[in-house]
Amino acid sequence: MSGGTSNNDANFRSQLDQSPDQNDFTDDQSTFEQFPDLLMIDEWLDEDHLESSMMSESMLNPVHYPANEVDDSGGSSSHLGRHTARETNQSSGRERREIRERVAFKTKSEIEILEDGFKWRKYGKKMVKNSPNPRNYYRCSVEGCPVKKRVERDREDPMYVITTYEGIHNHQSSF
DNA sequence: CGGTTTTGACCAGCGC
DNA sequence: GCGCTGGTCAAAACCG
Repeated sequence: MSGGTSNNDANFRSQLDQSPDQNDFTDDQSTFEQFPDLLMIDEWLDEDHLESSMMSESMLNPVHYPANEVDDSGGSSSHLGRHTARETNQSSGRERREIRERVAFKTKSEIEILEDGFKWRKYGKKMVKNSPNPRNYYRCSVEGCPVKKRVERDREDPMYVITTYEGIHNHQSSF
């Protein structure tokens, strides 16, 4: 798929525009009621705000969680891997604070490739134990962009797609 | 022809 | 100490 910015983005945006009243969904939690098709799971970051993320402004209100407070009930590990932590993780170090932002979205869509204005390159696919559906790993095609994307279908709702963005783009979108 | 997808193998942290 | 799960890399195949 070398298309990148083609028809998928239109689909994605159409969902946003489908909101009956887009008057002021910027400050109350009733956002979920206005976005039946787009639900936000959670988001947590280490420092400051993100703002420079992709569609934060037109999205919903993000929920902040301290990176260290996140715990997963159910047996899933809640760490960010070793490759990123190896550098700051010293034997005598106590807290490994990684400047990594993670945003998870739950979107109702038949397709998993939701265009957000960036070009992604798939670099892996893995089957998760708790889900019959595979998990896809994407990476921003732009060099120097540490942003990674993780896409998987909902375990019990195949019509929902969970997209998890990780990192902040260092460049402008394709638009 | 370039860039991307695909699939398997490998690696590393965590749990037991 | 071993096994498991999750995440990444790499080589080949594929498409525009």
